[in-house]
Amino acid sequence: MPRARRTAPAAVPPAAAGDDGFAARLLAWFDRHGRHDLPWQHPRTPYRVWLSEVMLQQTQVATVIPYFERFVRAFPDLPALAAAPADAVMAHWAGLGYYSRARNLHAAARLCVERHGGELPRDLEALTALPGIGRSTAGAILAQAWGDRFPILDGNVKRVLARYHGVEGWPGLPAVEKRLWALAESHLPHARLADYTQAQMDFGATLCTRAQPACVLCPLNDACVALGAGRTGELPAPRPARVLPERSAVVLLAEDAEGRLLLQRRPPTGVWATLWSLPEAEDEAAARAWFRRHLQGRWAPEPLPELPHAFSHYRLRLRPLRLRRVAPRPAAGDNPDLRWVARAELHALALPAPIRKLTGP
DNA sequence: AATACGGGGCC
DNA sequence: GGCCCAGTATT
Repeated sequence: MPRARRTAPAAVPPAAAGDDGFAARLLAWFDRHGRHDLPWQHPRTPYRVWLSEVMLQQTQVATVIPYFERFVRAFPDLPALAAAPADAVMAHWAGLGYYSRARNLHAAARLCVERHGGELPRDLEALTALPGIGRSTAGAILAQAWGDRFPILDGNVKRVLARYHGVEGWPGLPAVEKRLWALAESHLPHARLADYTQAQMDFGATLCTRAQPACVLCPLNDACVALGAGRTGELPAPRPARVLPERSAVVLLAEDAEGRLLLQRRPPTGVWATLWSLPEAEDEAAARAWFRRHLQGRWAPEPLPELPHAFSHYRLRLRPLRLRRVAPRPAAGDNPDLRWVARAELHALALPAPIRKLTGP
């Protein structure tokens, strides 16, 4: 990758009507300072671009990279993913969060085998018709994988455009988002769409950051409305504050005589849907009732330290109770949502992150 | 239009 | 401890 130069970016003449050189400056910046060695760039296949885009939804690059590497090792291409069991897919997503992404990814892979010959369609409508692919992800796939001329509008682009154009209002508001989409379209270059798309994301993630943007080094600093007004700290407008509800739950760490752990599959909707977790109850009384219905042995719960966990939309206090030397009731033995798992097998299962902390690796 | 949906990074 | 992040689906 070329070394950073000390000179100011050369003035770029407008490339087309309505264009102030935004894209050209961003591309020039990208050539020197962008990221060119991300795992999904080598090789940059549609499948790998798609997978990376979905993993990167609401998730930062550094978090995604190890998950991406493991995932493509297990499922190297789209047909392999489509053919995989759902539990295996979920196990490779466990810990990354927003698990509907993984379920949608899997379903979309199977739909591609049905509808599109086992490949991702090169078509905006067909892409957004697949579960888990919205307008921005579809645009990113088309631009990154094929160089097609479509805009994206992720958190980075929203922040950059809100500052550059001085767009007021929280970007989550539909009216503001509509304006930002129009601006994103207006800046679209006519060539190098894959690089341009990557450039916007690298620019937002490394230079035009949320806190402390590096405006001194910015190739757009002479035309940025927010910088000119000294308002980079105020744009984009923050999401309206909200009070997070608090909930608590009792989870059972039930072991049988061999030290195997009892897991329960989560229901198909709600948080951690379809993941394996610990038996959960609202409080200790409900936990005891659950114990008497499903297990036999002594009800002698040992409280373990509480585990606080924060979601985007509420706070959860997990109160673990440990039970030793319990056994299933004979009638409960055929429940497919319950299984006894040796500690050594836990790593292969899709467990929510806080439950993983509780049970160990 | 508002809410559900994870987990981690950063100040 | 609060805010945000390479958003989408559902209601």
